[in-house]
Amino acid sequence: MVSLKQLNYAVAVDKERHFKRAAEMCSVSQSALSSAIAEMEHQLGVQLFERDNKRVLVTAIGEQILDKSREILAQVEELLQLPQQDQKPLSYPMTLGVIPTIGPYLLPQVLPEVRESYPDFQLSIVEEQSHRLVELVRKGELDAAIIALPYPVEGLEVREFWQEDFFLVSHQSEKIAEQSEINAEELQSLNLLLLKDGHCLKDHAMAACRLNIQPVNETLGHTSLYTLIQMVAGRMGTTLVPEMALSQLLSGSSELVAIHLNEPGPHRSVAMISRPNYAGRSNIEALSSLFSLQLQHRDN
Amino acid sequence: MVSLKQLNYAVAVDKERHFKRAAEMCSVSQSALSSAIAEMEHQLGVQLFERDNKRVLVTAIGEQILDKSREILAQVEELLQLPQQDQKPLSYPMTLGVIPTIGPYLLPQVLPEVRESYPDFQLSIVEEQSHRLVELVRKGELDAAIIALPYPVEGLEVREFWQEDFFLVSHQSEKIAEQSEINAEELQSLNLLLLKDGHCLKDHAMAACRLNIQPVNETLGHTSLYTLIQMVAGRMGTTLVPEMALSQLLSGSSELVAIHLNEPGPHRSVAMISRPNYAGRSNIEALSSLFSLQLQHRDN
DNA sequence: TAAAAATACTCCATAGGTATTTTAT
DNA sequence: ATAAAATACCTATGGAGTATTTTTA
Repeated sequence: MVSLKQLNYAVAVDKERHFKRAAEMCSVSQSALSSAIAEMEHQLGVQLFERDNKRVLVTAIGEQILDKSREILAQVEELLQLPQQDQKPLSYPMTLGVIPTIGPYLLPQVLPEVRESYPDFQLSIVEEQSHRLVELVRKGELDAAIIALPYPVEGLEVREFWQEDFFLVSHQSEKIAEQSEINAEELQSLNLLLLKDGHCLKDHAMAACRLNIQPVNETLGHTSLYTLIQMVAGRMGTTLVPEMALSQLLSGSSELVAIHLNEPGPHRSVAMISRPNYAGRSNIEALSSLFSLQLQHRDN
Repeated sequence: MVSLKQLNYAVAVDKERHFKRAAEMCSVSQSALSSAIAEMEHQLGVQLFERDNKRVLVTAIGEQILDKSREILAQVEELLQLPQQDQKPLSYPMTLGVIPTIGPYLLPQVLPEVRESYPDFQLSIVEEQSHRLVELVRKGELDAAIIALPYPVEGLEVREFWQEDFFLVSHQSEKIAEQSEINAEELQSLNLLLLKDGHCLKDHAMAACRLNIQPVNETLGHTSLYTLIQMVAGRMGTTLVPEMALSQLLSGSSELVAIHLNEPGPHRSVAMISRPNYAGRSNIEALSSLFSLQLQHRDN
């Protein structure tokens, strides 16, 4: 098999039309270059150069082979450049998973900043529930995912970048709406609407209020936090909403109030998960710290 | 510097997603492949594969590098193919010189056959006088040239492929026109028109008839054999014409006759010259033997 | 004779092999 | 416990150097 070194040597000879000078250009001895060219000619079965003690000419087939060689060497140069470009963070596409109770609230707050800081960064978002995201990250179909903890993620690397509490959202006409805080016990008397099983938000909410009652909307099909809020606005009950979703969910209806759940927290934390030997660790760090900063400063 | 072997190995790992199988595909041990990949990753400064004991995943940057690698390897394959195509004769372009007293008479007789036998062969023709052709061949600007011998061509490879005699061409009204042969001495009395100095045909003609008189048209500028024939047709004298040019030059005017010069010959021979270490020797042989055959069979 | 490439010979770096260890499931 | 990759260690090939010879203008 022909080698890149040989191609390099041949191109140098073509450029210099002189073995000795070509050898100097390649920082090798004349003998090394000479035998390398000879070996290459032997391997290819054709003569590349016509040479005597005065001149070096290129054969017709040699011309073709040298053209191809230059092309190849240029491509190798390009290949060697690829890692350089990779050094700057977020320089190549990533696919990021996110759960439905985080995505719609976190991403609008952070993606504009990502876009501004790294205009060329291509980020694909996949929205799935936690168990599916964990599976996809494990399989390597996702580079990383954002889920809410606690959640079983054995064997994956976890970067928490946000903690938050839950707030009870109720209609202002409810009696409870006058309180500024609420304790877990008081929830018992309320008509609490939560998401279906499978959504970790339900588990976290129930854990936060040390609850094991069945919430009332269990028979509903696929539901979103937004739908629940619409139901609350329609006075069909109350619901628990994580802090990051509050402002967005309440911005529409001024009749709703949010009451802090007065239980020791944080009630859930938000984390980026990835495979432990994922190569783009620096990207994950860049992204999660950027997310963290944006969340902290979003009130500004 | 990264090597083609490394690229090969990396592409194999990408294909198999398994180091052991990739190693088998490359006919090396798992250890060899493993350390080659590790070395490559180290040289490039990036991780290509994310691997544990169960799976091999490709990193984002690895994907880019592998794409480029495949491209490079494909080009190397193309490079290796080039010499194969070169094996068939006359497969790449040649530049051939030819003197003016051969070109217009030889080439129309042989080029159609060349074109038919090797439709893809690209041949450039340069028409110059012998001394210039020899210089161009020596410099490597011509692959070969066709000249008439004898001529000083020290250091060049010579392939004679045709010998011929001279014929005196005269108007049928001349007394000499009744002879079927003519001796050198008889030329003394004729008004002999020859080409200017520089054309070897003049030297060969004069040598053939052991002549050292100055022919009459010495003051004419750039002249061709065709012009001389026109002058002969105009009864301005006679001239000597090599055999290969006869039929073509006489075809126009039926008033001209050709008389064989009855001197020991051959009076000139036609040869292909090239540099001794010219790589396309087989092409020269193919061309000159084809020319030779065509000339011998042209009467058929 | 001089200039350049080819060759002879030696040495060392490294690619590759075998056997073993580490690692993660 | 198993399967896979990494590693340790050894060997041999071939790439590169120095010095010399060959070639040809």
